[in-house]
Amino acid sequence: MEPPRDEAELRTRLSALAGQRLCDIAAEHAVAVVKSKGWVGTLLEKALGATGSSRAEPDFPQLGIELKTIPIDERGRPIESCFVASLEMARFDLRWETSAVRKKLERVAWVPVQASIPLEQRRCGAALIWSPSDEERSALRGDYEDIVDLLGTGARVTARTGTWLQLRPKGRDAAHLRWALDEEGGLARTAPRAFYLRRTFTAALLARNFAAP
DNA sequence: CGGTGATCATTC
DNA sequence: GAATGATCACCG
Repeated sequence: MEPPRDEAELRTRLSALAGQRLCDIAAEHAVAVVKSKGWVGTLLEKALGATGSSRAEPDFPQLGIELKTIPIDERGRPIESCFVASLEMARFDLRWETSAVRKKLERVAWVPVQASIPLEQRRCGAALIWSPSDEERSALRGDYEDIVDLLGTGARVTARTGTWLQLRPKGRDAAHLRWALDEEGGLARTAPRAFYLRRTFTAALLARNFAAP
């Protein structure tokens, strides 16, 4: 599948997926149905023509749009938080303006997908192509800067920091250490971590845009 | 092998 | 139950 040429084409493709069962989407694209982490996201990337998944840039680079699936329960509420971007600890410059978090959240195609039922029965929901409001932008920026500032002091940052954005482990395992800059600009070994959106954020997002009757 | 796709398991 | 901290498969 070629990447969509513009946002309208992406919307058309998203509409076509809405209501479809994952197993039918998989069959159309010759993808085996396997229960494994990341399978849903990778399937929808393929079905929508997103660029290969292992790059630190939006899934649709020409459109500047990031694709995010949201696993939802029977009441339509997210059951998990949402990975946004890895923390680039090997950089001196962790300003919000140039951050991957900001770039990825500037425009997102959110696709709710059923999650609390057997994999074969799960259906894809109606997508929402979204950009943060001014309030959301400044709140996300605040969280990001709080976290980065704490890191700059050399403090231990847990997932408790941040209203909507949080920092959590992300990697092969806790023993998988990488080089990073410490608070004095020296090199230090650290486990990789990443920014996630809390469920409260995506829950409010879905509630606002898919108001329950 | 590292980053992205996430979900799993333990703790609170 | 919900959140935190940990982990897994896939892709290039």
